[in-house]
Amino acid sequence: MSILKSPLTRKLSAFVALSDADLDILSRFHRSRKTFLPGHEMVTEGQAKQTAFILAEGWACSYKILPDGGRQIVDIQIPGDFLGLRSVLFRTADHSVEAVTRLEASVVLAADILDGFGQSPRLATAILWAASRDEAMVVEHLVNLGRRNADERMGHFLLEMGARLKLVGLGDKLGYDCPLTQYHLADVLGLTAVHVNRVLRNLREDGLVTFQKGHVTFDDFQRLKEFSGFDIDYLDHDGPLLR
Amino acid sequence: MSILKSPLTRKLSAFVALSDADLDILSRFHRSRKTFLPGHEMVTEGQAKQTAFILAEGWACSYKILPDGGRQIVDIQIPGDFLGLRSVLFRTADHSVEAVTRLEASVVLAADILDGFGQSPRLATAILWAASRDEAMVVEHLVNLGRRNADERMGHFLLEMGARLKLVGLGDKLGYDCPLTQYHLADVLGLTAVHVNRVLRNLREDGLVTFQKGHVTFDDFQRLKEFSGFDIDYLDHDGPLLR
DNA sequence: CGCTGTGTTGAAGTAATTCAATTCTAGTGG
DNA sequence: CCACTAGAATTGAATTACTTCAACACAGCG
Repeated sequence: MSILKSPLTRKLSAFVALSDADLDILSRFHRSRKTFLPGHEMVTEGQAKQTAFILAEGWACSYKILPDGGRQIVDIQIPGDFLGLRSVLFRTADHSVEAVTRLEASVVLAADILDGFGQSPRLATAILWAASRDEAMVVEHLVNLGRRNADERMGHFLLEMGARLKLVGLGDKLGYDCPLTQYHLADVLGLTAVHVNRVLRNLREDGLVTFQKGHVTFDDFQRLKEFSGFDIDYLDHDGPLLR
Repeated sequence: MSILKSPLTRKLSAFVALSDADLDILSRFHRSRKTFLPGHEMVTEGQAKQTAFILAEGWACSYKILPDGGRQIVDIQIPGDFLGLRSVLFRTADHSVEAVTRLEASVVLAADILDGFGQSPRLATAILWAASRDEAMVVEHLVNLGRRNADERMGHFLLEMGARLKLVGLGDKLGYDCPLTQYHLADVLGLTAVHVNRVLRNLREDGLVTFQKGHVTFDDFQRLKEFSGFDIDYLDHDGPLLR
């Protein structure tokens, strides 16, 4: 795939107009392409000298493990997303990342990113924007956990993934393929897998959304949005007026 | 206060060695100093053309309001913290910010930040690092909401604020002054104010921590840390090897 | 075939909320 | 100085949301 067409380029270009020189620097980020198998731990919390990745194909998840062995998934990554960006800015990773499906990702070196900043402040701004957009999603996730009940949380999460996948052409208003298990959903939403099952049944029986056999189907998109208090704005931010 | 001594400079300098030129650019961020009264809304969700601030004195909180009127506080800000940084990178603010106490803050213009990036990539890196550090705190907060019970959540939050305040010289191992009401705590921890009250009583009666009359006292610091699963590492990140 | 990971359901237990009432406290005006 | 007020803290009782434990169903795969 040409650098012009990569999901990351598309995402960053939505924010700032990147020059040919910027694109050239960006292309150097993609050192080598690697394949990972489902369940493989790509970044490990607490370990130093981690690499970052740009996800080209497949799904991954970032998570933290608690002292009692519990797990909280912080974010799901889909094609075009950065992966482990904070783990190169910090000396040791503050979270782990694991492949959900078989996936392909470009390796990004910390040095390349930092050098890139020196050569193109415009690119630095674009990456700060991308990082901020990711943070906006984490913030919405936090609100989800703090102030919504299990049914609303699930509805909100399924809608958010739908909106993100649609942006990279992997889903539409009707639904999308989703490789997450009910255990993944439990760790995302701060619930037990048993309760996730019941929640999915509730939503299905209420005619809102159906998640079965790896596919999410929006049975009543509009009503689900109202029910979950979903507002796409936080995903939709344009950047400032940088040409 | 000289720019050399400002809380923000201190924070950024911990990450990269800033040159005199960098410090000069940074000093231009502090356009004017403003005072706000408790409860004043400094940044409003959904509104365009917001300014960012650097908090010099007092406490603030960032939050989102839900359709049902509920509120989730995403982060508490103390002196030295950026405030509303994402609201200038995006065209409209994705969250609101309100003064908790009477506070003083320097106004920061979006244009100054973006121009600063062009003039000093090193400064851009430092600010990206600071933003990442804030995100690491939001992530820990998310884990707190998703996978800890009310008592552990409270313990963890009180310890985190203690650690942050100690970094800027506003508290020690014994405790700190805390202007938050039980309603604030409820909105931070995703609980009701009634339950917050019971939780504080539990922790007090267990001899772990006492929060009364605006002061937090750690009765048994070590045991509280173990009880809450608190690990300071995520606040303690050194940056990469940028000289 | 038997294994393992995933999904499903019921019943009992626990954590947190809701609603309602009461106390405490600091600030305000008479 | 006291009475009055509004915000904040406290407590009890009833209810709801979610978890836990245990059992079983189902599919893919060696």
